[in-house]
Amino acid sequence: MNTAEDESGTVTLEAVNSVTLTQDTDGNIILHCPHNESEELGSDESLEPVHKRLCLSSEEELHVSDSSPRISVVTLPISENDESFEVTMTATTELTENEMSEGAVAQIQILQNDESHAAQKTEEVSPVSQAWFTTKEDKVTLVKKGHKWKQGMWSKEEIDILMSNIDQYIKSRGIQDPTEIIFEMSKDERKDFYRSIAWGLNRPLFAVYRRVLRMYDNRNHVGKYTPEEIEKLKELREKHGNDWATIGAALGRSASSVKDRCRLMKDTCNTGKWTEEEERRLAEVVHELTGTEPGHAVTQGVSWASVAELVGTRSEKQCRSKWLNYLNWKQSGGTEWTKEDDINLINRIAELEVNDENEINWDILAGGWSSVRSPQWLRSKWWTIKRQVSNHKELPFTVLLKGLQELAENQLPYSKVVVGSPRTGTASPSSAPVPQVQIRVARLEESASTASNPMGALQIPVQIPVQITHVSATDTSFAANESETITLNTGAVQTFEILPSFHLQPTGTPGTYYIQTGSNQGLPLTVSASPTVTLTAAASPSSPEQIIVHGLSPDNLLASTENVTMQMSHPGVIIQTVSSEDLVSSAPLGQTELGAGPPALVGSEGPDKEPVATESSSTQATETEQLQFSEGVKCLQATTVSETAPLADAEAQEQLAESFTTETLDSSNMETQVVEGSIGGGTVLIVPSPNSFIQTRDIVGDAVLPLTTLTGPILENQGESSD
DNA sequence: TCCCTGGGTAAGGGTAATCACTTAGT
DNA sequence: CACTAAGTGATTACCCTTACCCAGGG
Repeated sequence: MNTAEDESGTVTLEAVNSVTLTQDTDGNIILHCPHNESEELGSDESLEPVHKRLCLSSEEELHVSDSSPRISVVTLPISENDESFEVTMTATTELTENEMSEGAVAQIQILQNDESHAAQKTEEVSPVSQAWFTTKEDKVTLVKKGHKWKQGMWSKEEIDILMSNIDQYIKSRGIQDPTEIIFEMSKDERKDFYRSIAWGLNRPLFAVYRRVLRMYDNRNHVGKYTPEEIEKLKELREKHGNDWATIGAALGRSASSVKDRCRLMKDTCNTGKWTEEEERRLAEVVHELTGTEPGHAVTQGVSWASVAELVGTRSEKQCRSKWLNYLNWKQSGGTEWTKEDDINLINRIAELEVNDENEINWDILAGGWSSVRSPQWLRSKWWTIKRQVSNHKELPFTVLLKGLQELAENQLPYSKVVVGSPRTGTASPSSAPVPQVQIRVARLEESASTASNPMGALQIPVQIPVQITHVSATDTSFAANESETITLNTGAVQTFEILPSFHLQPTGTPGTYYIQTGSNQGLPLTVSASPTVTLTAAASPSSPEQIIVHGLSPDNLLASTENVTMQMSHPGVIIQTVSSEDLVSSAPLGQTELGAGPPALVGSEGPDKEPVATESSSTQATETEQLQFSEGVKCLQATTVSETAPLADAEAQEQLAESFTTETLDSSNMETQVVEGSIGGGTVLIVPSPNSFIQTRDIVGDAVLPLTTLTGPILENQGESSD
């Protein structure tokens, strides 16, 4: 990305390899820009990529929305080592899929702010996120002024923004650990902290505050209480009453944790199945306290603490659960839930035409539906349906819903399916006249992969565990601790995206990470639909660790073993196909695992939480985790080459190819540039690069390399090379 | 003294995940 | 009858909002 700076302090993009626009539930448009050419970002090194204001400067050319007058954006660097940055902008109107479709051209101008947090003081800052407002009056005032804010569970996008803001804040102040600010600093010292990190979040400051405390409190997320802890908790409760802070401190738990646990403890509480007498008493009490008649459905306005008090043998949680999930429905004469209701639910939700699950009014949806036990129960029913799509967490709500609808219409079982969202951006590395840059936002062709997909338009992303192995230029052996091997799976008819924004999770094995595929964002690394596969990297993250691969339509993977041609602009990538049989024979996994991937990949749970995947993949990562491919899936193994390789391209290619094949794959028959051979049945492509990332402008004709199908095992080679 | 700001606590409704048990199918 | 998978109820750790409180400063 090239920029220039004029005397007004305006930094203007000259060219952008690509961007990806995504939209969160609040209509905020997230624009992801690769920033792997930061050295070209203006002539002044001091031009930090922080908090630039991005303005979409031409409505007509932008095609974002006819009614979109102006969209302001602030960029946030993802991290110090991450040269990409994230741009968040709030649009007054929503970007539709069509508007993001191929051909849409945005003109974007980046205005640099001198002060990193100056943007926070601009008019774009939501008064909601800058107000503590604990009183009703505060809220009423804001509502009257037409403000709305987000409630309920935090989305992944929100958490990302929050983390990014915190990261930005601590870096700007030279602080290593945010807990220093949160738990050690005085109010005065952390004066602007919460307001700063709340920027871009349409949440009350207090909500941000609570969220941050929870996230960074290592006494939170401790897990299940042991019987010993329960005993100690009882003692402490007797001693300290409701002083939750003291009890929590004594127990090594957060105050809210011990408070919540105490709510579940009641000496008089029964567990297990409810007796008829208990059920009868619960119904009586509920109707008595709500002033309703028996047989009348009650789902709101119940004080469960009071109910529990009167029921006597059950906690408030038990009472609530029993009532909302069963008794309310039973005593009001409800009917059984059927498979048709499942489909009905999906369709009804779709009819609401909401963009976010949080917008669903479950009360209305449940109204008059005899088989629905309560709005809360209906929501849990939706959740049950939803999570049968293994990658539901990664998918935009609308995509998930559409997928479920189609499956329902086709009467396909929606269990164990993966729903995909094909969307990526194709860069136009144009040299638009200063001070503006043209960014072409394109959609991936749904291509032949859709046609042969029995799930119709459903695209199926594949989450791919990646092992990264560094290779030094002078030592081309594949020593484990300095090698990176990126293992991808692909087929002849396949679409891939390399995503600039991602979550990288260490697996526990040094140099080995998981990379999460996103659902609707990406850089245009595409594999076209034909027996010839063309990987075209229009842009890429700045380092191998940032590569995210998003595979679509694994059905096609299953069938394809034809030769493929790789067109890689990444001169430092070794690409090798791997026969799937070898992979799946050791770790056969179904589609569910493929789509879902390791749980830890689905969003960050907070800095105090270890990724779940770490445990299962520690030392076995190279032999187990990277085997998560469905049967018949052919794999690509891409190995990035160290930046220090000072070799001329042709020489380096040859040299690396030879060493690769000799030492790792026990193969030969390599050629310069076109490295092709039967290495234990496989083929290796090696293209040396001085950089560890793919650059669009590096794409040249002679970088097109044929790649034949591997039939032999590579697995043991991989294991050897990375162990 | 009053009011505002920033921060904090407790109560309680709620969510999401998992465990435990039951039921249906083979 | 045994086994297994799916379904369902119960449980619980954690999340979030609401209401109220308090200290410090202007």
